[in-house]
Amino acid sequence: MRVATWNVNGLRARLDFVLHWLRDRRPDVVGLQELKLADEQFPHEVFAQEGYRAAVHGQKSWNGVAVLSREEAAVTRRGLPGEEEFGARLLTVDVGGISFTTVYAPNGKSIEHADYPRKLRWLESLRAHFDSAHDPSGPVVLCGDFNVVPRPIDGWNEELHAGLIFHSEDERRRYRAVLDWGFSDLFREFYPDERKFSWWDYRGGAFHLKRGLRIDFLLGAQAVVKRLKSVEIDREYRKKKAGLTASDHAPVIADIE
DNA sequence: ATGTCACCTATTAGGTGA
Repeated sequence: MRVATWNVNGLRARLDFVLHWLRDRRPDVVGLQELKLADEQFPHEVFAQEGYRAAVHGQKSWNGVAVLSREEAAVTRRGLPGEEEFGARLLTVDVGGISFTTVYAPNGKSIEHADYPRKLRWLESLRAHFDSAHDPSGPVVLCGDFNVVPRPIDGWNEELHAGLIFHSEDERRRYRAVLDWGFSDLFREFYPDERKFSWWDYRGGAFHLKRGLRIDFLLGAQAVVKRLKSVEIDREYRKKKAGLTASDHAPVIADIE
């Protein structure tokens, strides 16, 4: 089973690009973030023509998450309990024998902004939700855009950014608490020390200058890690394709037995 | 060069969020 996560930065603007990627990479289950559309605007019929069903938790203009799957998926949760007013940011389905959750964590904007303590609380709520709703001994995947740089190696310039948004110890501690529920970062299972990124700012030629961050993760419980065959950050799809504009995030893909 | 992009409302231009 091929699973993936991708912040598409607007599904209406990215639809043709996403279809190009689906035909090329042929994933079985995909968590999408930043749909930036309401549920009724989701193009179900376009994905159906490609062989994918979609479970959607959207909202007008901003945020929004979905799960595409070849097999039928049963939605078990829409929205992070207690945090629904912070936007449509969590969706869980049962599909192909696994519990698959995709999230779009709050950005936080800056450590001085009012969104920052709300971001910290959102991450605490995410851990608490897994404590109450999921079993760490089961086949569980949690993926998405976490908007946290876990360690200095996951960013292009820790000296410049240490203590700032995405790089603060308070964010890192709460992200680690999510991992400590029973998850492994699947990318790090294969590449413990590599400096690879999943997001590059659109501005200033950041992609070309290799100035990125690794903030998009596929996390798996041990039952998933045991079946893991490969993991890659699909940076080819951070580049323009066939004249289409890319998201500022690359997909992350894993193959599971 | 905060040099881009996507969304909105809406006086095809400016504001917001990332």
